[in-house]
Amino acid sequence: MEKTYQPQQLEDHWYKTWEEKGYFASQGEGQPYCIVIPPPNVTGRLHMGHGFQHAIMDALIRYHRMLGRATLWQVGTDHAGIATQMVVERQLNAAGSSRQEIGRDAFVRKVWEWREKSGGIITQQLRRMGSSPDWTRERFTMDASLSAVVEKVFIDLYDEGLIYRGNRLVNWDPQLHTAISDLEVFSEEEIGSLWHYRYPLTDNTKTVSGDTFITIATTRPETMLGDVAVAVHPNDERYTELVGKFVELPLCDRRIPIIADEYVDPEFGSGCVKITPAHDFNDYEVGKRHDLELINVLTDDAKINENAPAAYRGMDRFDAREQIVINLKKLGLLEKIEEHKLKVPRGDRSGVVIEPYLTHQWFVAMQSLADPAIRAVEDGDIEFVPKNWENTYFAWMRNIQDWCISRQLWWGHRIPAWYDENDEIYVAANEAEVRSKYQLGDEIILRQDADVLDTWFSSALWTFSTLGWPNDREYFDRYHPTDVLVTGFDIIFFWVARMIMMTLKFTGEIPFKKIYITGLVRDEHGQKMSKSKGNILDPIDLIDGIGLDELIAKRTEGLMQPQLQQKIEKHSKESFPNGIIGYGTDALRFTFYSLASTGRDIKFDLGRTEGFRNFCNKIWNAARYVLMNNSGKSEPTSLDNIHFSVTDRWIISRFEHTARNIEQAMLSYRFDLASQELHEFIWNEYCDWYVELSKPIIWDEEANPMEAQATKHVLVVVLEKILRLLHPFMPFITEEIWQRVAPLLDIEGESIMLQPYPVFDESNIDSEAEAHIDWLKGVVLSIRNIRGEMGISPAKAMPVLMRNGSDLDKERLENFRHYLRKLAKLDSIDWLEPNQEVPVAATQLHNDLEILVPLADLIDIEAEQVRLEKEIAKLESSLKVVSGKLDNKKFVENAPAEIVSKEREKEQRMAGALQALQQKLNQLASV
RNA sequence: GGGUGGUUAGCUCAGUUGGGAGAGCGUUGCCCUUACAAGGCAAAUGUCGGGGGUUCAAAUCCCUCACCACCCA
Repeated sequence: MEKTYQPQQLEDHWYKTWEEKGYFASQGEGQPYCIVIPPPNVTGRLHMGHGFQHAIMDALIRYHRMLGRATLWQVGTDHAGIATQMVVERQLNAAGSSRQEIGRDAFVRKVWEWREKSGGIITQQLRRMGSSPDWTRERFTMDASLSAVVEKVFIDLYDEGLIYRGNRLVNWDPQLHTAISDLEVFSEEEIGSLWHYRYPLTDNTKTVSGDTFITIATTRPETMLGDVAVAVHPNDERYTELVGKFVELPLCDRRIPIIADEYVDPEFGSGCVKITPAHDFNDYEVGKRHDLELINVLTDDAKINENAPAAYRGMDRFDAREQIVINLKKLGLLEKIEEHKLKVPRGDRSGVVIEPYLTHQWFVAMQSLADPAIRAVEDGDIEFVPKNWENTYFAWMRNIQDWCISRQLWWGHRIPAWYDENDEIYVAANEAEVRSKYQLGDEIILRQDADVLDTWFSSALWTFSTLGWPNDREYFDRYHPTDVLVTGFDIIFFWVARMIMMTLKFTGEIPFKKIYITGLVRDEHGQKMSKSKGNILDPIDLIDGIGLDELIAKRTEGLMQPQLQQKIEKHSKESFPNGIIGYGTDALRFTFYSLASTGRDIKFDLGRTEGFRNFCNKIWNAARYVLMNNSGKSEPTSLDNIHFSVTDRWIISRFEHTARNIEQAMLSYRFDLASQELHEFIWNEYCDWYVELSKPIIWDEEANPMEAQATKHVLVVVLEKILRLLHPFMPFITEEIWQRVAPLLDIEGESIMLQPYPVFDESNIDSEAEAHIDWLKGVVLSIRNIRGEMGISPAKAMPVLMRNGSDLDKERLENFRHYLRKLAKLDSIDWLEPNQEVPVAATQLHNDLEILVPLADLIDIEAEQVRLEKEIAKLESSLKVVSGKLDNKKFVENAPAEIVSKEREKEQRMAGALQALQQKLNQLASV
């Protein structure tokens, strides 16, 4: 074995082996356990969120697989309508062509070609994370079988009246010419203006203060062309008398009413709000309540259309805004312009400002689907982890809006709807079925709807469509409902809720029993990672490493705002002055676990990753030590239990505690606790103590060959169990080492990932051995403390005296003498009888036992005095607290008896110790 | 405005039912001790955001305020 751990050399090798041998596929007759992957976007690249979620899913999968469950991790990608279309469109544009030029069919063929060639980079990256899904069952939302499910669901919902076509406001991307979902809209605060201008009152109406106009304020003056009312709050006394009167809409030659609506915030601006139902979601609702007309004044390109006055027609929305402001000013109606911060909605793909826009779209009526989905969570059939995400779910579900499912794109599931010349709608799988279903003669000319479905529509069917429902039900019957969904809170609405609704509707089953919601992965300062902040970390770079220049190049490539370049360069240099060295997958995964306490975002701390890389190295070297001392086979059968030393029994017992704690942590999805438990046991107990304790025995093999043999064996046995315990979290290093260790124990099996997971075995718990070793550790610690505080070199052997201990102390001293000598580097240990003279010495107490290092030439008396005084002061203050409690009658009367007696014991112990230390101090003073 | 989460060591975070404040990283000192310097040994560091209350006892329960983050409107 290499002297240090080199992850790069073994990760690829083991991953290929696992995949080639088919270990990821579900096998065995155990109880099924299934997770479906949240399908990543086929154009996507791995980000920290994926890394985090995959670390968790893979730990769950490997854990349950080792527990003997028939484990299926269903994998696949989604077709990402807009994103994919844009990728291919850009390629066409670069080649001087366009999608319009080659036409729809050719374009869709191009997309498929792209997908074959370069789609699915992310699936390669997921492999780098060590993920163990069943790649042979990989699915794609555009696969024929999944598309057939999409089609069936659409047709069934339509036939049932749950899908309808409507003219509604949607988020419209004027550049991409399609409706987009809320998820694809990013609203960020930008600095804009708030324009205040006047609408003259008609019919000589005046306000309370005598004005002949009212003032409204808007951030989008151009929408005034579509104003149909002005609203005030019903309780706003300034305007009560104006309700029902009219204003003259400037520039438009239109009288519009003043209405009263609760929606208006009387505190904001003048308390009057212009109402433009065709261009604002809130106004749309107001318009519905008051039965107002919808006047759409924009075209698909967000230019002013023919419904507006001639002066503005054909103008871009922002040019029109300027012109309108100029014209209002000319009319003397502009009151003021204020700087104003507002949230501007932008398309996450195009970057342009999104318009609420009135178009004909397809919708799913959600209410009847939502009710059973709410009940499934209320009744506990589906549980959120952590539980409080239920509230978010309920809040959204109880106020659910119909879902706009059509997109004006070419890439995606084409809507199975046809129109005749009168725009009558017919829905079926294809034209022939339409004709037979609706009994249409050949003379009727049909044309198919040009739109495709929202990608989330197919994603909503993911758990059952990937498992073969409805025709190929073997996997579906076995693995559905799936066990747990691991995903981010940001898609609870867009995906999780919709999966629950659709799956209940079509299969009658819940899609999953648990929903583990992960926090967001943020950078080391708690900032969201984003392209524009330039603080993105690529998990692959943390695994392989990346130079500073390359990192900066990556972070600044294709920036929408090039002026950010310098800033990004600067803070990248600050954060990673030497770039990032590679830490390997196992260390990265372990970092995710350690930070994954439920219910909070994680600030990604590269220091932790480095620490866990070191942890890998620690394990690596412990294994080297074990293997060096077990050149041949370790023969368990030749050993009798009697040769197991106390230390052997101790480490075996401690292992069981660890196994039990891991089990509890996994049950409650506390990966942070699991990782801490593993780290603590492996480093602080196995490596720091057991391996050290093994040395005196192994080095003294000739004196007691059977005992040495037993210890060597236990070293291997416990290491092998550690590897299995650790495997779900650190798959690569555990496999590599296990391959070398397993033969020593005659373990059959080709891979650690198919071995049984260690489960808690109470019969291995040995409290007596644990008490002995606690004593040993305490005594060693005391001596080391003297050594450290007195500045005695660890290389210098020294004598120790003990006195005033119990018979048990005496017995333990005899049993552990050789350990003490080695671990504390002692040349002699002598027991002082009560009548023997006590030399001047540095003192530590272990309960009543006094541990003395004679001063001789070793110890600086003053230093020991200082040390003792410090110790005494500490004791005195804690004793004061304890005595104070016991002097308090109410405490003694009210506190549980066991607490009181515990405090009494504590008081006694402290008082005794204080006295002993005081004595020592006096002795030193008299020297 | 409504809701959720957070505020514990210099940093990143644990702290199960109220009963002696913890880990990792970092810091300091000593040590190249025959698995590991990506290491060993030892040490230092806290008004548990502020205030009030309940209780014999509060990081933990209740009230209130402040600040941070996110979601919804």
